[in-house]
Amino acid sequence: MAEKVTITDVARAAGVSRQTVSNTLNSPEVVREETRRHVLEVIERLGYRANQAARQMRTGRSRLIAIRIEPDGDGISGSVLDRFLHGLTETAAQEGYRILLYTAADDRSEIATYEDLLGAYKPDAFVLTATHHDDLRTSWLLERGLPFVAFGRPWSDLPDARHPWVDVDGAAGTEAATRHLLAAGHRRIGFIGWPPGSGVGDDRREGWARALAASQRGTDLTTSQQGATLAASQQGTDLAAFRQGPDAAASQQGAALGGLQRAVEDGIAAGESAARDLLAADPELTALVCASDSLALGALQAREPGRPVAVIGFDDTPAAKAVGLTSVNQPLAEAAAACVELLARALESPDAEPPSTHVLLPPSLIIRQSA
Amino acid sequence: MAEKVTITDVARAAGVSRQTVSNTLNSPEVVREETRRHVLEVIERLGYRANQAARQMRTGRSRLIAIRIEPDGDGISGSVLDRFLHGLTETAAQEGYRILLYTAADDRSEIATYEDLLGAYKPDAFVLTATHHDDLRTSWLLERGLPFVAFGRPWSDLPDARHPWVDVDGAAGTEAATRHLLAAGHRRIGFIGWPPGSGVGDDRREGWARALAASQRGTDLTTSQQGATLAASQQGTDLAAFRQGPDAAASQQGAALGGLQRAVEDGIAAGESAARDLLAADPELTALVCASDSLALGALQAREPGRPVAVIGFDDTPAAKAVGLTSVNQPLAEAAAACVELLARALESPDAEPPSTHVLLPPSLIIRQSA
DNA sequence: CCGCAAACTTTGAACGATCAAATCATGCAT
DNA sequence: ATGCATGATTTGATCGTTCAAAGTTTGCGG
Repeated sequence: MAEKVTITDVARAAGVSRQTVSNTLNSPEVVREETRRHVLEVIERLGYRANQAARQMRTGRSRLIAIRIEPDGDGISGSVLDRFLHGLTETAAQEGYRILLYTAADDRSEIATYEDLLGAYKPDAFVLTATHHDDLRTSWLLERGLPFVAFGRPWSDLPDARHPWVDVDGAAGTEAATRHLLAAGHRRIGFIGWPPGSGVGDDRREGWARALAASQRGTDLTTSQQGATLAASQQGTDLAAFRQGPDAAASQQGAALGGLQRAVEDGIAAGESAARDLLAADPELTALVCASDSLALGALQAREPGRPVAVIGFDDTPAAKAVGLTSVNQPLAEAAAACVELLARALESPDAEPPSTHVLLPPSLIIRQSA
Repeated sequence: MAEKVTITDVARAAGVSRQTVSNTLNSPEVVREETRRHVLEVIERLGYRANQAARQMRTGRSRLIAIRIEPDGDGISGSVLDRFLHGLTETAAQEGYRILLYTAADDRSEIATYEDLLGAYKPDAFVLTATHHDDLRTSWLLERGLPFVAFGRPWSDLPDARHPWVDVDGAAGTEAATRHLLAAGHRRIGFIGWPPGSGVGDDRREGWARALAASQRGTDLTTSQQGATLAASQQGTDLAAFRQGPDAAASQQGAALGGLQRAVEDGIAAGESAARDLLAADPELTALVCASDSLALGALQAREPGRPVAVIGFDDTPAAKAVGLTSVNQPLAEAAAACVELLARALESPDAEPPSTHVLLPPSLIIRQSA
């Protein structure tokens, strides 16, 4: 029935000892070429697979990566996690890791789950999503020296947030979106985002403000495009770079254009009323950049027959595809691959800190009918 | 750092033996009340958690349930799996199981993955999704006597498909949708579905045909509503019941109404052209029931200004919510819970076949603006 | 042809839990 | 008091793998 082949079976069949079989798999260089080939052949023939539980017991490593799956709130952006998860599972498998799921309602219960998991399944690492200011989870994991990668920058101002992370450059996305609208001739472009304080939201707003500020300064539109294709970055210093540089000025100019933006909770209804509000307040407004597809879908519905308004969303969700909404697409498969790579590297050599543990990926603008 | 508390530590601290600690957790009834309480207290104090790897080695059970996560094809209906997965993770955790993910491109490679997983992590059970005719996976698993549950009926005609499954009554969903339209006064109601041969698609078409046939026979609309609230069913005989009963007749009448339906591959564009086609062919058509939200979203776009057409989709995806599409909602959390329950039951007593291993859940109609 | 290093292989021990069987108490009838 | 069933707890053995150390073969200069 459940044919179980142990390392001893292979050893016997191959006429060698257990350890030699183990070595052919784990340290091929110490086994003579001829023996190695023979053992591999027997392994293949018997269909042997190393029992992970026994291996874990001896080595302490489970080859398991744990990640939380969220209760889909809005639902629209749920597919983002979905795609990320798929990429993660696939890349992890290639590196010999499997993905273990868990749920948690909030940071506190997530930490409780960490304790559970570490006691029982002992995952080698965690992947954190939806990081936010003052994230309890990162500090808890850091304190204990547990390996993890965050998908999302540490938005905390504290420079102690020295952990590996992978993120998508949201500002570059909204900046590209805004440039696209500017290039199409739009001059008054509004922004619908979330209340200040959420790192992701502020980041996306900044891209819009930056593009507008640049256009008002008469900056050449093509050269500073480089910001959108910025890829990997070094150490923790880049965090500072994010908060200064041209962005500071851009933010101020953006603030001057405060009448052009609204901050609301995420959701279609909220997006619709915010859009209506903006359109009524500024008759010359012809385009809207939104911090999410939910907001953008709302904005689409706020349009009135006589007045065409270009709308761009964020996340390139299936809903965007469905209604022809132009949207900023996150390279989720690449982000997942980067997460796995960072983890795998950290797990191979737990001693030496890898040189670059931060990856910032450029999003791309998917142009459809809405803009 | 990584504080590891073993059963021996607990035993020493509590002044009892390893086995007594083990018994306290696994067979509380053989331990004296007083001892039990004391041991539990020490366990709590030390934060002891049984090492799953060690336990698995002795018992052969991993308390892991494996499920495949799919490459989101269309993307629209991806959220269905997402919600199911969330429910599964949550319910499984309550029963002491964790969810392990894997990917596979097709049945064949999925079976290869089974072999990998069974060799290494030895999951206690599998959950199959997207079952189809002549599913290689179910026969492979059945042959080996491996525990699994399918989310989706075995659509194969072969009666050997005697395994536990959980499904949502798609026909009841489209029937309810059609009845809703009939009740709203619609008389000529079309259907856009997938090419015959896919179990799910045929099932959904049948519900529509059934409702139309019933209305033409003048059947009382309220009494036979019971079909939509049918819940659990017994043994394997219900499969036969599905294929006979009033459905056979309904299918024939539906075929007579062939002009009212179109069969296309899933997708928004396909849905749009199919809808255009139907609307042009039958000027009296005022409503459309679709086999998926993708098709329905296409149908929505096919509407022309002067001619209102009610549209109902299937799956209640975020996209449907976004555009106000009335849609049939699958109780995914319940389905996931049912899967876990069936598995848990089967795993507790591997010997005796449980009485009822089939669960058919009724969907519900979420009414929005589109119909 | 010996000796000795290098290359390769084998032999116990251990990881942490549970199973099975042995040991130790306890109560009760003889 | 003795024997004996019953209940509570303890003691070895074991799952399959890898680590560490010991053992064996091979090759080659002296």
